[in-house]
Parts: sequence; C-alpha cells; structure tokens
Amino acid sequence: MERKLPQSGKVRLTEVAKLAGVSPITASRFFRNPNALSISKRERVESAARELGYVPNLAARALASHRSEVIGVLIPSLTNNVFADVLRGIYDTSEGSRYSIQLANTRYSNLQEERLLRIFHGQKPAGLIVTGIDQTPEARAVMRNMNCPIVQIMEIGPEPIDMIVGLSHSDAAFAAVRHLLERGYKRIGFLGARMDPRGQRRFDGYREALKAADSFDQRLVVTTLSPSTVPLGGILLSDLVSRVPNVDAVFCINDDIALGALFECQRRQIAVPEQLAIVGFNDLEFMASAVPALTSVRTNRYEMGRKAIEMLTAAMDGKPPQERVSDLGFEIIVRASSPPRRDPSATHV
Amino acid sequence: MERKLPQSGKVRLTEVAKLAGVSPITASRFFRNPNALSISKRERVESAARELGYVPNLAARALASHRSEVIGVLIPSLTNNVFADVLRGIYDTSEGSRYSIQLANTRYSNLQEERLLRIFHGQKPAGLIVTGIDQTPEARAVMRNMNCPIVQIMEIGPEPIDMIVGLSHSDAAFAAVRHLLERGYKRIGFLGARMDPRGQRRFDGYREALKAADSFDQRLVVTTLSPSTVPLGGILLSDLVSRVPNVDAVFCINDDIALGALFECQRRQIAVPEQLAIVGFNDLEFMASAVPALTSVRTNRYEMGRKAIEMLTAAMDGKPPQERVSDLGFEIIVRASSPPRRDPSATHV
DNA sequence: TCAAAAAATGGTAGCGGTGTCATTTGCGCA
DNA sequence: TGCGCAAATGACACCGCTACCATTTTTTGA
Repeated sequence: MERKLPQSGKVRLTEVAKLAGVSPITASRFFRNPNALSISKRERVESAARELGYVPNLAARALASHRSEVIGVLIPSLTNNVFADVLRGIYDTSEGSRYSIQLANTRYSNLQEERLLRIFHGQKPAGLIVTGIDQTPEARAVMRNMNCPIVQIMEIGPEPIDMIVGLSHSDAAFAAVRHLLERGYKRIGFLGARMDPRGQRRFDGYREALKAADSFDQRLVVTTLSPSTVPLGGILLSDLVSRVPNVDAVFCINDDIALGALFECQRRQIAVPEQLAIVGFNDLEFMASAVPALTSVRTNRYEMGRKAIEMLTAAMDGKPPQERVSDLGFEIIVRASSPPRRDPSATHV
Repeated sequence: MERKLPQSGKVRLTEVAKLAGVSPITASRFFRNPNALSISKRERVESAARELGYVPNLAARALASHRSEVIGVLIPSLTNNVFADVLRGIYDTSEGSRYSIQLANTRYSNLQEERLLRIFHGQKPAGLIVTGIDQTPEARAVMRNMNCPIVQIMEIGPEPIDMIVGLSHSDAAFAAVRHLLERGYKRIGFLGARMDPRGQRRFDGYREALKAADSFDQRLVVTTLSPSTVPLGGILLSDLVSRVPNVDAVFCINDDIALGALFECQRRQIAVPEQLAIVGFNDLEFMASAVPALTSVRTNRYEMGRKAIEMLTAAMDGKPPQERVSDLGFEIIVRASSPPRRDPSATHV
C-alpha cells in the first residue's frame, strides 16, 4: 500500500519472482497469460508486482520474444481533421490493450510511405495500419514480408493487402451528387483540392452521377493539387463562378473547401442556398453550425479507427478474422444548404 | 546493387561485421559514432551494411544500452486543432533525428497523465514533452525520476520542470481584451469552454484587462466545462445575449467558440461587427476566411513543436542548453470583426 | 486404485546489441 | 631510431526477458 512513488532501485522480473516465491519464468507467464498459473501463484505474483511497483522492460521483452508490442500507424497528414477522428478511435481502443501506437506521417508521399514501412519492418511490429489503397508495388512487397496483420483504413477497394475497413468514396460522392440532382439542381460544380487518388475517386463518383443524368460538363470542374484549406475553398469558388456564373450547386471534395466556399458566397452576396447549393464531404462538426447549415456526407471515422484496432488485435491474438473487409458506409446528412430547388426557371436547363 | 527488396534472412550486426572483416563491436560503433573508426573500416562497414540491407534491432540496442531512442509526447487531446499544429512541428523536426515519437493522450485528465508518465518511466525514454504547467506533484515526482530532458510546451510559467517553451496565455488574453477596449468597446463578454487551468489563465487575462478599465462585470462571463466545439460557441453566445442584450463585444477562449458565436450571430441577425465585435484565440486558418474575417491571437504552435524537439535533442546530445525558457510570444491579428467602435452612444455607458 | 493425460512449474540458453576495459596500432617528436 | 601517448580495435560479459523443453504435480477415467 505504502507506495514510494518513484521507484528508483530497479525492479526486475527476478525480484518479483523472488518475492512471490516462484521462478522467474512463472512470473513472466503471469504477465502474458495469467490463466496459465494456478490461482494461488497468480495472486502471489500479482501482489508482489504491485508491491514492488514492477514495470516490465519492453525492450527485453521484444528482444527475447522476437516481436514488439507496437502497432505502426501510417497516415498522410496530421493537420487534416479527418485523421484526428480516426486517430482518436485508434488511441482510445488501443489503450485497453497491451499494444502501443507508433504514428508516422507520410505527408501524402509514396516515397515517404515506402521509407517508413521499411523502418517499421525493422521493428517487427505486432500489427500495422496504413491509410488508403494506393500503396506502390514496392510498399506492398515490404508489407507482405512483415509477417504481421495489416489493416488498410479510410477506403475499401479491390485486393486488400490483408484486412480493410472504410467506405467507397466514389459511391459516397455519387450519392451526394444524386441528392443534388434529385432536388432539382442542374449545373452542379465540383471543387477539389489535393487531388490524390482518394480525391480522384470522389471526383469519379461526381462525374458518374452527372454523366448518368447527362449533365457532366468539364467547365464545372475546378481542382488544384494544393492541400485543402478553408481559404482555398473561397478561391476555388471564385474560379468556378467566374467561369460558369449560372452554376446552381457545388459539391466540395471536403468540408474545409465547403466552408471556404460558403464564406466566399457571403462575401460575394451569393445567396446560399437560393442561388447556390453547397454540399461537403466528411461532416465535420462545424457543418451543422454554419449559416445556412451545410449538407455533407457523414463518414464514420472514429468507428474506423476503433474497428481497425479491433480487427488487428483479434488477428494478433490469433483469432480467426470475422471479416477481412468492413464497409462502414456513409450517410448523406441533408441540411439547409441543399433544399429542393424552387426556381422553376431551372427546369429550362 | 541488386537489392532483393525484402530481406528475409535476418541480418545481424555480426553478419555485417564478418563481411566487413571487423569485429562486431567495431561495426556497432560505426552506427553510433562513425568518426571513431578509421576511414578504411568505416567504408568497409558502410558498404557491408548496405549490401546486406542491415537494419539495427532497436530492442536489442535499448536493452544493452539502457536507453531507448524514444521521445514521449503527452498531449491532452487529438481532436483539438491546436495540437495538430504542434504535433506537426514535433514530427517534422524529429524526422531527421534518430529519435522516434511516442504519442499519448491524457484527455485532459491528471490521473491519465500520471498513469502515462509511469508507463513512459518504465520505457526509459530519451526525452519527454508534456503539455502545460499544471502537472500534479506526483506527476512531477515521476518526471524528476526519469533522468531525461523534459520540455513543457504550450505555456510558460514559474518553476519549469526542466525546459519550457510557450507563451503567457494570460498576457495574450490581456492584450486581446486591451485591443477591444482601445477600440472603444465597453461591455466585453467572455465565452469560455473546457475551463481547464490554461483556459482559466486566459480568463484571468480578460478579467485583469477589464478590471484595469474598471469594466469587469460577472454577468458578461459565460463559461462551461464542456469541451470546446463550434456548436457550443453558438450556445454560449445565446446565453450571453439573453443575459446582457447590449453586450458589444465578445472575447472567445478559442477560435472554435468564436466561429460558433459568429454563426449564431448570423442566425439571430446580430450584425458583426456593427452590433457585436468578436475576437478569438489561436488564429486557426478559417479565421481569416470568415465573413467578416475574425480577429484572433496568433500563437506559434508549429514553432513550439519544432523548438521543443530542438531543445530536447540538444540536451540529449549533451549540449548545454542555450535557454531553459523560450517565450514564443503571440500577436494580435486584427481583422474586420473588431473595428474601431463607431457608435457614439457607446460612450454613454 | 492406478496409469495416462493434462496442467503447472522450472532450468537453461540465448535474443542482438553495447559498456567496460584491455590491447594493439599509428604517429609525432626528441 | 625509439619512446610515449592517443587513436583504433577487440574480448567478454551481460542487459531483462522469453522460447524451448524437461520435470513435477494434478486431474481424469477405466
């Protein structure tokens, strides 16, 4: 009970074992699989460990067991709010387990990703989480050699490396644009930034929806490779309305762009939604607060992180996977920024 | 040259040494301090390592050397944008070094913080970054026993544990409120969420500025312990204007609250800034885009992360610290939401 | 009741590096 | 040419824990 808080005299497993009156190997087993011990020893070891304030030496454990208890996580950005939610899910869920998270930032670069994978490879992680489905063949080769369970997140697609959890971004974008079409919008623009493959697939959904309605028009598409920011949303919108003044709706590749577009409309006195409907993607919290509240596509990001860790820990603990592919889906959250189009002149095309 | 990408046959230091024709210990030295070897051996080891695709086993290294090459980072939230910027600074800067980052989330809980510190303590990190200056005595005791350099970030204050980099939040808040006073605002409200100690100090700055102008009024203060969100900003603003209808400015504890307040004003047809000036804190990117653009207090968060790692690596490499306290300061970014007050009736008080 | 199987426990060796100290080599200078 | 010192190199033990296998104890079933 009396706990001399900062134990300076180092406590090794041997000390715990000695105090508990068992062999070191038995004490070791207690920490890995308590059920393998008889009740009496289990209690003795437990109380001995507590009394001495034992903290296992992870380096020694990793060296002896040939595997670390690290889950490597590769994400492309720390700034993007979208990943903050996924990370929360990852950290929250991993906290209960014995695994710790090693986070690395690829900055949307395939080369960085390869480099980081090689570093992880050397660390023999217990599991790996990577973002997206666009790894290079080299990266995939490294991963196949890792000999640990791997979960791809954010997106689902063909040929998962191992397991995968996410949603179809093209389907989601398709549904969002269908929503606008069904509400009577005719000239629906696309604002896209950071046109990485995932963004490209959202664009694909947009294009397919419009092509199906025979309304696709390249002039309505404004994209850039620059990273998404709120101010950039304003710039893209400016571009769009100067090109196509009578555009009546925009589908934005994400919520930051949508918010920037809304602000730009306010600046230019373009009435939203009367003159221009706006739809975003991700449904960040501010979308519901904006004036008017902005329609968006809800993606279950926290859940995605949680699920990824659960799939990983199940696999690491040797449990057969329930499912290799988990489609978390999406939901169109309809708000005031995309009401049914009232202006009958819109039907003139 | 021909690199069989995924080296499966494990390569140990011994193999490298053998190929290079040196003893293992010499090879070991090459990786830690190449200058200790003669040129010829250095080159031999280097090419041998490359040829075999050697990756050091970090666990073995940590076990043998009694120190890991891990920098522990404790932050209170992953969701809060503010920390994303700091983290970017941390990750960007640490990438060049041989240290890796271990991130942990305290969730604004002192108990979590203590628990996490104890875990880190067991890992013998090479360095530690903790957020804020409000650690419990127990937490401070654990840290003092860590025997590694420590940097506190976000805030400066008395009695740093080791090193510290940040700014004075009360000074920053004081300056922001002074700005409003100087522009002629009389009834300046305070919107505060998540009133943790750091938020409290911002409130202190607000209060002191108003007291100095003899204008402090408790009815103008609306706070909650709930986490900051954009929607919450709207709720707090509603509360304030229903209590004090003639409030003419608000100082918001952060930018999310400020944005929510702006949206609420739009909803209620309160003209910003004519009827109500708004000032936020942190200067997130969207503040400049909002309509009207919102005044805020710029804090150098990326720089804070960068500096923390630099101080840490310098100390870990045994260099004497240039400075133990680094005040990164702040800047009031004046925008359209807080123009000089024009309404002369305001002078009636 | 006793043998066989299962569960619990322990002994030994070694994971892949590095600290420590001893030894060898190189080099400047008298 | 030889001496002394610093630089370069090497030998050995051991970091703290776990894999592997051997041994002991308990349980089970005929």
